[in-house]
Amino acid sequence: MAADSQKKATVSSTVEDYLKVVLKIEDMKQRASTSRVARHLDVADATVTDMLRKLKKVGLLEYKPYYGATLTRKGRQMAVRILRRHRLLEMFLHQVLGYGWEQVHQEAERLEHAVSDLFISRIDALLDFPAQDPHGEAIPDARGFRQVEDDLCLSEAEPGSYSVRKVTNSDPEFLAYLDKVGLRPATRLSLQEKAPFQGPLKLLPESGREPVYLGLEASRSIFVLPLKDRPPASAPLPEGRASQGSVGRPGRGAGKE
Amino acid sequence: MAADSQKKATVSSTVEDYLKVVLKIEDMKQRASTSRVARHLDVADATVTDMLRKLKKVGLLEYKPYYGATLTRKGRQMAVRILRRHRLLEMFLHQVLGYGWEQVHQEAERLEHAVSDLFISRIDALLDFPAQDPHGEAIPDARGFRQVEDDLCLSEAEPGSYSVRKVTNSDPEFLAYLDKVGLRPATRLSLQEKAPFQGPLKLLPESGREPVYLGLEASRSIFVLPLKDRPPASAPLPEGRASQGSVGRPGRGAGKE
DNA sequence: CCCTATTTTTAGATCAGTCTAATAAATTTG
DNA sequence: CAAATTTATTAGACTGATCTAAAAATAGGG
Ligand SMILES: [Mn+2]
Ligand SMILES: [Mn+2]
Ligand SMILES: [Mn+2]
Ligand SMILES: [Mn+2]
Repeated sequence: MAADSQKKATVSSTVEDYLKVVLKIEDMKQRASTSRVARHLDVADATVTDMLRKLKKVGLLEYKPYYGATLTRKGRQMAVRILRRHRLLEMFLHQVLGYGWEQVHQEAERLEHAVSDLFISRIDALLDFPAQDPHGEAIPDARGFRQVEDDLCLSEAEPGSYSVRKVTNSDPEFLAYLDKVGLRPATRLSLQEKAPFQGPLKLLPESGREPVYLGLEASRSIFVLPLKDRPPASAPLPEGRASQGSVGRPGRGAGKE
Repeated sequence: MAADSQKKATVSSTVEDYLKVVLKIEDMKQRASTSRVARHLDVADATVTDMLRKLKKVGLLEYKPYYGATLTRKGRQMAVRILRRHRLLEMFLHQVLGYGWEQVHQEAERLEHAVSDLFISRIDALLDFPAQDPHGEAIPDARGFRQVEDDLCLSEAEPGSYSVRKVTNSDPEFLAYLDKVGLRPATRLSLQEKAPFQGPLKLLPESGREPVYLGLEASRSIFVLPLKDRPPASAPLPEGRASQGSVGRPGRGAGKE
C-alpha cells in the first residue's frame, strides 16, 4: 500500500547545492531571491532564474517570479539531508582524519554529493552520533530533525561572559585566525566592550591572555551562549560530554525541520 | 627553474574514468579499441571516438583512427593516480568503515574523483601504507610506482597447491559467493582437477571442507601463487604481516608504472 | 581480389548547466 | 508620482557528455 509514494528522485549535485543554499537563506529569515541565491552560489542571476523554474517544475520549491523561492516539504527534506551529510563529513574529517576546522568545509562541499547513505551511517556510528560539527553547528539527525539553535549573535551581545557556540563562516583564513587567537566552539570569553559607530569588539578569550579586537562584521559570524555571570575564565559549561568542539547541549525542545 | 612544466591540468571525472579504462585494457595486453573502451564504460562507440579525439588533443593519449588509444606518459600518470585512489579508498572503506569486499568497489568508483590529495594521504597513513586493496590488487605508491604482479591466473593453473593472490572482478554477487565458499586473498587451496572442454575446476579451499566447483570463466578472475608443494592446508604464507586480506609480499622488484 | 560482416567514424540531436547582453519589472528617491 | 536605480527575466549562445542512425573503413572467407 502507498507503494511508490516515496520515489527515489535522485538529483544532481548542482541541484543539491541550490537546495542547500535556499535552506540556508530561509534559516537566516531572508527571502531567497534570485540574486541572493546567485551570490551564495557564485553563478549569474540568469542561471538561477532558470534553475528555480526547473526546481519548481519538479516540486522541490515554490517560485514566484520577481519574488524568489520557498522550499517545499520535499525540497526541505532533501536540503536537510545534504546539510546533515555535510556536517557529519566535516566532523569525520576533523576527528578521524585530523583536518583543521578551516580545512573541512571545502572537502565536505564535494563529498556530501558523492558518499553513499551507508558511508554516512558508518561515520555517524564511528563518531558516536555527534550533535555538532567542528564549527559548532547542529547536525540534523537521521530522520531530518534539527536541534533548535537558541544562541546569540556576538554582534548583538552586551558586554558580559559567554561561551562560543558556533562560528558560521567557512573562510579558511578567518577560521585559522580565530583559532590562533583562541576562539573556537566551547571557548569561554568575556566581551569587554563594543566601540560605537560600527566599531570593533574587545574580547578576552579564556585561553590566550591578550585581548582580541574583532571587527563588527566578523563578529556577526560568531554565536555565543550567555554564561551565568561569574569572573571570566572560571564557570564550567552547561555540560559538554566530550572532547573537541562538542558543546553537547542535548536536544532540549528539538523541533521538526 | 622549469616552473610551469608541471601544470595542474585538472580533468573531469569522466575523463578520469576513460583513462583508467585504457590503462586497464593496456595492462591486460589488449588493444584499447573504440569498442572495447565503450564496453568497459557502457557508453556508445560514437561517444568514445569523440572522447578519444579530445584526449589526444590534450595530450593524454595517442589515438589512431580505426586502431585505438595508447596512453601518453602524462595520461598513464593520471590513470595510475586514480587507480591508487580507488584502491586506497577501497581499503579504507573495508578496514575503517567495515564495508564488505563486495561493497567497496561501487563507492570507490565515485569517491576516487571527489576526495582531495590530503584525504588520500591521510587514509594512506591511517592504514599504514597498505600495499594491496581488499581484492588483493596492488596499490600504486604515492610516486606512481607499481608493484610487479607475478601471479598466475587460476584458469591457466595446473592441479596443485596455491594461495589466492587477487580477484579481479567487481561484481558484488560473485564476490559475495567467493566469500561464502571461503575464497579470498591469502586463502590457500588445492586445485584438484580441471574438467576438459571448458569444464569447471574442482577446488578445495583450506577453510570450508567442501570442494568448490568453479566455472572456467569465473576462474579467469582469480589469480594465485603456487605454493611449494605440501599437503594442502598446512604451509604458511611467505609472510603476511597483518590482519585481513593483506598478503604483504613486499615490493621485490617494484618496477616503474 | 571481391563480397560480406564487423568495427569505426560522421552527422545531427539532446540535455544540464552555465554565460553575456538586452529588456522588463519593481523599488527607491527627488 | 515620475525618473533613476536596482533587481529579475528573456534571448541567444556555448561546453561537455551523451545518444541514434547513416556512412565509411577494415578484416575475413571464398
Ligand atoms: Mn556541495
Ligand atoms: Mn560546518
Ligand atoms: Mn570512477
Ligand atoms: Mn579492488
